[in-house]
Amino acid sequence: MGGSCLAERLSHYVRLSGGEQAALASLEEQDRILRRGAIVISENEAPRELYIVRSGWLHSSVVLGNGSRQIMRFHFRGDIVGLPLLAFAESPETVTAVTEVALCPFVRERLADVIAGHPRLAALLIALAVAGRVSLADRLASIGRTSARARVSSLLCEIYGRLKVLGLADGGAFQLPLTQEEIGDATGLTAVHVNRMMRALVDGRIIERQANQLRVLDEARLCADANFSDRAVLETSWMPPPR
Amino acid sequence: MGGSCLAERLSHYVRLSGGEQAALASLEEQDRILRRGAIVISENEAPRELYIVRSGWLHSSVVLGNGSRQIMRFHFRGDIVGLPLLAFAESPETVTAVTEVALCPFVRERLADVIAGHPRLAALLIALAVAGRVSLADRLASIGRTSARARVSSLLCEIYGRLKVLGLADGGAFQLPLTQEEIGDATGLTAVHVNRMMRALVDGRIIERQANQLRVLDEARLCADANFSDRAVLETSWMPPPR
DNA sequence: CGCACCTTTGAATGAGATCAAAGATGGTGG
DNA sequence: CCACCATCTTTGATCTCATTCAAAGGTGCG
Repeated sequence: MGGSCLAERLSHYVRLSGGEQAALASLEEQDRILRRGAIVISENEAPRELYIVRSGWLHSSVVLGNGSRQIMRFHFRGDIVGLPLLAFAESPETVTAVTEVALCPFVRERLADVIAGHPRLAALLIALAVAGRVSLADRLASIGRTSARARVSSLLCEIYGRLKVLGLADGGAFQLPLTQEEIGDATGLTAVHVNRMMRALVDGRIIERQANQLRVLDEARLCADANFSDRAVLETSWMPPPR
Repeated sequence: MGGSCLAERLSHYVRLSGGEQAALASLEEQDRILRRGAIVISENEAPRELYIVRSGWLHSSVVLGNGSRQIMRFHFRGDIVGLPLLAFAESPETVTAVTEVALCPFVRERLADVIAGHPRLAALLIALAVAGRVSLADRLASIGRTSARARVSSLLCEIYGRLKVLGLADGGAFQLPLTQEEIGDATGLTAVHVNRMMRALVDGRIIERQANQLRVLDEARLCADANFSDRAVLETSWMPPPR
């Protein structure tokens, strides 16, 4: 745990060299704790830093002219937050702490050093960015072309799958620190309708709830309803050799 | 034009070195023509190559279990198609030629060489991948949280903006080789409702149509309705020096 | 010329939004 | 430790935007 969260994440895909581990560790020299609700990056402002998530939940969202909000993605341990800073001067999205979080801030130039010194890490970053794009595409298909129930199922599947990989979902149960309003903003639904869909899932014996604890009873059905595809495995065979 | 389309694209953001230009040119040594409707990459199959678009329109889409289709993105000259191949063995999406297209195929390992030899190009690829993610996020917000009319406006804005940069939109007019069904699949609407929304835009004197030609009469209003943000400029100041 | 595909329009239907109000929950300060 | 207040969840009733179903024009290609 003293090690780098990002290295931990990437170790799922490749065996990192010593030099690579050192380079990644240099991104997590600092540490910052923020409380629930804190805004990490504001839409349309120029952030100074990117962050690696050490613990807690965050989300990135956009607020539209009509006042409604779309949550793009939730971020967990090992995720990089603020990637748009690598392509745009001003952040297109707001990043908010959903729970208390621990973040490791670093500046872009530090990432440039890593890329220049370690081509395989550059390739891994490209793969991560591409995977993020694919994940958003899955969400897009869900919101664009499926029923309210399937959208909620899909979100739960995605979160459950990601938490499982992180070892944060024990026997189908995990903490879901989201309000129904937040789930609605992520799925393009109203909080009221999210409530009805969650109830339907509970009544259908597909999930169980108590407080913020959620338990998946019938994973197969949940995933099938949601049209869910697992994308946990990253392809690394094409990447340049480690340095 | 004999040069690399990708280099042409990247030249909008940075001044490429000779070595970088040569590396990029190596990705476009071959050339392939496909006719309208041809499938370039199939969902759930393992493609052998990525492609750089030289001319024509394509789209990437997903077909869901209920038979409906979601179009994720349209691809124009200079776009890289098949990027998911860098993260996944099997393609999560189908890529289809919307018009006759000319594509330059290349294998992933060739890209690995480019990354290893040219860190700034690696950084640019990361930025492009991130920009693609942001663009999908914009679409997601549009579909998740805005009216049918705003969704259509948003798509037209995005296409118009991208074609303008490519010099393919002359005085507000451009070819739009899409059926209303395709526009519906991109915006999460039915073809019938797309028709009504397009009609409303025409009646409102915001656009004009004849055959496949579309002319934007009131760009300001179109963009405002759509909540559109232009993201043409890429941030490059942080990137490692060219090699 | 004829067929396939696309566009256009109308009418009926329905999924999800909106409005409203009653419980539940939890954090805070007295 | 409890009371209070803010926030969140739950449920019902009604409304609306987009879908669905149906059918009549267009258009272009073989």
